Amino acid sequence: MSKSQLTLTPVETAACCSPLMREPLSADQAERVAPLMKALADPVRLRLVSIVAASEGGEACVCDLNDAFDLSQPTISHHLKVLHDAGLLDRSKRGVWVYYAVRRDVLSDIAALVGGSA
Amino acid sequence: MSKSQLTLTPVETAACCSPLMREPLSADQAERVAPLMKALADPVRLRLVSIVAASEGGEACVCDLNDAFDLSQPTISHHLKVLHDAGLLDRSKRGVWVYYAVRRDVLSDIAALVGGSA
DNA sequence: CTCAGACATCGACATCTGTCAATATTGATC
DNA sequence: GATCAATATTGACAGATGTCGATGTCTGAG
Repeated sequence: MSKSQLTLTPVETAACCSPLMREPLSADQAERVAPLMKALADPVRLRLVSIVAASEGGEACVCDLNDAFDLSQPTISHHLKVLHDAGLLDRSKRGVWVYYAVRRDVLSDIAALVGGSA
Repeated sequence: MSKSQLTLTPVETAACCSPLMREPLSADQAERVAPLMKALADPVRLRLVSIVAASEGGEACVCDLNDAFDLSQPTISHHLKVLHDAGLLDRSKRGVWVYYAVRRDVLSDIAALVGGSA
């Protein structure tokens, strides 16, 4: 069902071309971009991204993120995994703590695709 | 930039403020923005939006949209309803045909929120 | 080595979502 | 009015998703 060896990551795809307004997305393009949008299409994950992005140094410890929500630790961990798997968050372990950082280039790519240059 | 009272629609919320990078979204803000992202977070709907946006006059007839996919007519109708309910597509009936048009301002707002000014 | 804390993974569950076939609704035409 | 074509709505169903409690894994401290 999938193409042979398309080396384009979702990021690159989103980065490359059509601002969604100019020319129709191909089915393949849509299939690659949708997961990125899906990862963002949740209130908790939106807040997670914004908290991380707005944090000092552009990164935040999981311990802090847990405290910001009224949700269980596994649930937060799950959302962070979704964002990380989608390529929206970078993950780095320092000692016992894990820090997540927003990949601003990916967010910019999404924005460019959705909003065009409008 | 100025804010009115309290009855913020998702659109207005997305339009108004924090580019997601500067300051954390409130729970309320996130709850209002997420549905917009959710509506876009599907390959079929992404393609629908792009097809409509790229069409002559910025609008497209449902009959054309049906032909562009290998999906049943009710399924396309359902996706169009999701996009319309989210406020991403305008709907106008002319005779027997129904035309959908992209609300570019809404897309721009989403883009501004996600991508900030980066 | 053992222990405690930070985070991830697992298993289960209720809810949401995408899809279709069948049917209803609406408008133009005969 | 009867009929046909274009869309929408309904009902059903499989699969995805968000959440939790329980448990596993790693790492630093003692």
